[in-house]
This record gives sequence, C-alpha cells and structure tokens, in this order.
Amino acid sequence: MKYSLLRGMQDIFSEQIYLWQYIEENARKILENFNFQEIRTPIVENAELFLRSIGEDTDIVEKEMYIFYDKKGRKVALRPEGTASVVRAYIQHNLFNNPAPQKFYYFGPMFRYERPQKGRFRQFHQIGVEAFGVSSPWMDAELIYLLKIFLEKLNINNLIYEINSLGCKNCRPQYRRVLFNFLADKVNQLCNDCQRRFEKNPLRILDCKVPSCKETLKDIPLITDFLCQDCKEHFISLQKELNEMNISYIVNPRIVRGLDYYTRTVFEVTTTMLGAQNAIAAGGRYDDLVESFGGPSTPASGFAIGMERLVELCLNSLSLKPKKPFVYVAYTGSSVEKDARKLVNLLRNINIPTETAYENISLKSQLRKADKAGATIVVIVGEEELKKNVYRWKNMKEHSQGETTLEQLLETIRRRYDSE
RNA sequence: GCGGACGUAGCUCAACGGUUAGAGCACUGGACUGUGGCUCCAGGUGCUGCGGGUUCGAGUCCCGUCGUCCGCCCCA
Repeated sequence: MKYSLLRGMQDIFSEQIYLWQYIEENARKILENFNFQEIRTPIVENAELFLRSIGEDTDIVEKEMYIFYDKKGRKVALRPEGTASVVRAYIQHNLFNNPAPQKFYYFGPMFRYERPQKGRFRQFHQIGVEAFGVSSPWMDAELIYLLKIFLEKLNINNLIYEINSLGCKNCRPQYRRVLFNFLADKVNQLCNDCQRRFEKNPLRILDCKVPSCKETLKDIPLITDFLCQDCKEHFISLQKELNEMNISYIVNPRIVRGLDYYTRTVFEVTTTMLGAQNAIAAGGRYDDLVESFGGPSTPASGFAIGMERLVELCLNSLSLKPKKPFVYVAYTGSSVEKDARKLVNLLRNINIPTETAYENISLKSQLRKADKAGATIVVIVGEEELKKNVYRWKNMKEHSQGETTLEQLLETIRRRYDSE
C-alpha cells in the first residue's frame, strides 16, 4: 500500500454511511421544524478568527490548531469548531438587520490536531446550531429540548444533561478574584496540571479529577454563589423552563468549557458508553462574542453535537436496513445486451432502484449477484422471450416466475415497489 | 504534548528463532452449457504495515517510522 489514511482521519462508507445519512436526515427535519436555516461556511478561515474567539490560553489554540500560510503568506487555519465562522458570517452579511431571532444550523468537518482515540479524531464532524438575537433563557432551554428530542428520535437514552451558569462580564471578574484568593495559598498542594491551570485558566481547576485535588478543593467557591442578580434570575428561569419541558438535568457548578467566549448558560450532554470521550454534545450562551468581533451587541446561544460519537451510540440503538436495488436486470447474451440496457434505464427513470451485471456473464452468476445484492425482482432479458415480445420475471423472495409484456412488467414492479 | 499495548489473507484469528506462512468466513469459477440460496470441488486468497539491524536463518528479537487501540491532558 503506497498511501494510507493520515492519522486521526477516517473513511466513512458501507454500513456506517447509512447511519450518517439517517442521522443527518433526522437532524434536518427536526431543525427545520424549529425553523433553523442551514448555513455553509468555509472550512478554511483567517486563523485570527479562531485564535481570538476561542481564547489564546485554551488547549485548542495552544496545541490543536491546523495553521498554515497560503501562497500569499496569509495565516489561515482549518476550523476547529463552527461558532466563530457563523458569527463572522452573521456580522459580515449584516444579518443583525434581519428580525431576531436568526437561527442557523450546519453539518461539517472540524479539525483539531490531537492524539486520536476512540471517538476522537483529527478530522471530526459536528452538527452545530447557533441562535442570534435572543437573550431569554427560553432559547437556551429550547436548544436543550431540541437536543433531547433529537437524541430520543435516534433511540439514544441514558444520557446525562448537565447545566451551569458562568456569569457575565459583570459578575465573573469578581468570582475570579474570589477564586484566586482561595487558591493562592493552596497552589503547591495541587497536582502539576492544576498548578499550570492556576497560571493560565484557574476555572479549569474546578473539574480536576485527581483525588488529592478534589480533597483540597472540596470547599472551593462556586460560580453559582457569585452570580449577579440578572445572571441568577436567568439561570433560575432556565431551570424552571427545563422542568416545564420534563427534561431531567443536573446543575453542575463545576462545568467549565474549553472555549473562552461562553457567558451565562453552559451545558453538556454526556454518556457512560464511550469511555474517556464521554461528551456527545455541548454548548452554551455567548452574549459578548458578536460585539467583540465588531458587530452590534447581540446575545447568542448554540451547541454542537459530535457526529462520530453519536454514530458510535447509534450502532447499538438503531438497526437500519441497508439500501438495496429492487430490481436486478439479467440478460442471456450479447445479442440482447442493448435491450437489457434499455430496460435498466427505463426502470431507473421511473425511480425503481435497479442494478445489472454490465457484463456478459453466465445467467447463474447474474442470479447469484442479484441474490447477494438483495434484489426482490430479477428481470431476465432473454433471446427466446424477446422473440415473443415478453420479459421473464422472477421474484427472489417468493420463488415464483413468469413471463409478461413490458407494460405489465413495469406496472407490477411499480406496484410492488410502492407497497414495500 | 506525555505514558502503555498492538499491527499476519477483504474480515476474525493461528504459526517453540528453523521446510514453500495456515484455519474459518467472505470472494471467484465449476459440478448445473438459460435460473440465486443448500451441498461438493477447484482456486487469487499474502511485499507477515513500511524501512533498517542482529543472526547460518526473522512473521517471531532490536531500532526507527507509519497506523490502530487504551490511559492522561483536553474535547464533540
């Protein structure tokens, strides 16, 4: 083998692709019921777009970005996530002039240069959703509700929904100070990772899993006790609305997200089925991001679902029947090949999935192929039958066969196919 | 970025450092000259991931590299 897949990349085909298509079709249907519109943004963008929105001190920016320079020396990047691009598009096309809310969804590949594991790839895919112009917690609740009915539609249960509020630019700085003071004299009792986090991103210390840190930090101040009045009310309303919608969730004040732009609501949907990569969807509110990119002050909220992880769960929760041809056209020799070709095209033109051998091989082989392909009806275009102006048909499931005229053949196939 | 395991046929896996590397499933053809599945027969089933090294001799031992998996970091 001369060439093989780059590390962390994958080919998606055969059984898996049916799942991908099924998931995408269902996502589209549900998202459009909620009046989200699809948006397609480029995979390559100015690197600064991501560096500034995600945050310079985050892992994504520090070690995971695919950055390179194009022929004009522009610093560009493969997108590591979708929100920044949609925000860019929202501002660039003045979509804030349209009536709020403006709601978008996208499917597509994202790129992060990480060490691959199960459920973690360098090119991975997300279904993303972004809603602009609404600050009401109703929108946050709606996003979580949307996630829930989508995942239920895919028959995935046993998921854990966790929410938190990270406050806003008014209350978070105060919390940071409290946190800093609390941690200042404990730093050298913490694990190496936490000591590093203390310098760079103290919030991350909250979800450290090292037992000794957990012990040292059991009385750590929590953001939820320091929210300003508006943030507190926002968070309480969100919970009320989730209750109304019968969504069971956990308030986890230790959830912090890996991107810096979040404000107020953040949430995660996790599973215990995927090992270390347990997050299957996550998102939150980012009320300051549009303005920080030069747009008008615009509240916004969104989330992303990890396709590969979703597909992994669907392998257990769904069993899809593979796509098969309904009719297989076999023929008995080169003298009737042209007639077979005509029939194949005729069937396809009336939307009957049809397969054939394309080559002059024995009838036995053709029937074998028809069987392997899962065709229900085989039509045999035979020299003897053509002399009588009829086609031979064979029902592979009922083990019956007979001869019939072209019109009757098409009519019967049509009726049988439609009743499947 | 750090630590560990693994890599043999399309797939699942065997082979004490010692002949020409095997089994099942799948695949192709035939028995059946114009009729699938079942059975039987015959067969590609292969640069043992790749490149070096040790050795009389390497699928096996060593080094490098590529890839997969697991844990950490982190994330979807």
